[in-house]
Amino acid sequence: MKIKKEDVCQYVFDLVLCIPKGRVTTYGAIANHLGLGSPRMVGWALKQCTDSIPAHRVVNHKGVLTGKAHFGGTVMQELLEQEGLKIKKDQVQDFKTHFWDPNTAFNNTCDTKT
DNA sequence: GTTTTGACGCGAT
DNA sequence: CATCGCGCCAAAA
Repeated sequence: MKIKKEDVCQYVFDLVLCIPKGRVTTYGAIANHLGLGSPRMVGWALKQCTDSIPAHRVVNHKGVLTGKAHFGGTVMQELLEQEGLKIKKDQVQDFKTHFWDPNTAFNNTCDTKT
């Protein structure tokens, strides 16, 4: 089963929507889970996100709000604070503690490599 | 049709 | 700890 790239964006959206409140994940985790092979595809898909997509929960491996610029300023940080998280200079505090791994959450639902 | 950039991540030095 | 390079796919110019 090969996932269409157009569907992949939907997978990303669904995945992001499945992120528990107060939890954050990384582009690499999403890319790895969906088998995109490249974190760039995650951003590519995310760039199509709408107001219904809590993309603010998606950060890089450092917990830095990489895409906050596309949220329209500091909105992303505000949202994360609303989630109960703490942001310090565009970086999630205790990011590792609040890190949400899709592979662990879904228990490897989509395994591309046999 | 070709080239460059793009919400990037991660490893290595 | 900081900096650099690599890989990866797709869209837009």
